[in-house]
Amino acid sequence: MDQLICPRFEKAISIMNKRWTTLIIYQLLEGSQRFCEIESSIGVSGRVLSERLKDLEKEGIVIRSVYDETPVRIEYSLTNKGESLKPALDQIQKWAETGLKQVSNSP
Amino acid sequence: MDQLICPRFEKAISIMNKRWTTLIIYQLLEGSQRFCEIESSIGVSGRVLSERLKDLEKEGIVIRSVYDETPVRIEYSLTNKGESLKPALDQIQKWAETGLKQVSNSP
DNA sequence: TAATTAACTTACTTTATGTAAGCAAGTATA
DNA sequence: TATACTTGCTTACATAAAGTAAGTTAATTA
Repeated sequence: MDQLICPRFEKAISIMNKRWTTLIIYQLLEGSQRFCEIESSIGVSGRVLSERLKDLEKEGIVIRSVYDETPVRIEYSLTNKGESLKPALDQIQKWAETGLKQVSNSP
Repeated sequence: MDQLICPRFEKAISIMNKRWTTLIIYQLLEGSQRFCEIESSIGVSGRVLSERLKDLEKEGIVIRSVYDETPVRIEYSLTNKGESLKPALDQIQKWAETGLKQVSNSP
């Protein structure tokens, strides 16, 4: 009697629901960033950030670009698929600014 | 050099990002449900469901209603604050149906 | 009377995350 | 030239969160 929920929604949630994922994408919506920039801006540990970026690359949401300068520069940015999450994150932001404030415990 | 991210967004994410929370809310958007209904529809363990429902009550997102019948019936439903998350979840659903399919690794 | 259900809780195991140190390659500083 | 520092990681270990399974209470059905 399991799995009555929409499997695509579940898949979307399984991606977004991993700790830090949404904040990483939110940061990258501002433009491409380097590893240490993401790390310090959202406060995620390097260990987990490294893991998440790999996951997001596999999902086709993030791309890792290596610029062959000296020293080498590595930047992470969103693919189209990644950018297409913007409306969803915008709505969460909207809720953060309005709905979140509500105190009403009325049904 | 931490915390450059919008604190309200972070708060919203800290609620939604906990495992199962979004799926619980998604289920309750369909109407009020009993403990075991939520449990079996999304596949969360009772231990964690119990924990999450308490958290969501504290956040003013969910209400627990006790109907004094025999046997007693307990139902969980969304408050206005909880319902106000619908647009955000709708956008995630939209992404699940369109953006998620994209395979393009183009920037 | 025995078995079953709802709504949990408790004890224990497994998985995820955090912390801190280490590493390679290059840069800047004394 | 030696020392320290930076970036982008990885590794090893500690702690927190989630899963699993059994137990509890009160009432119900077979």
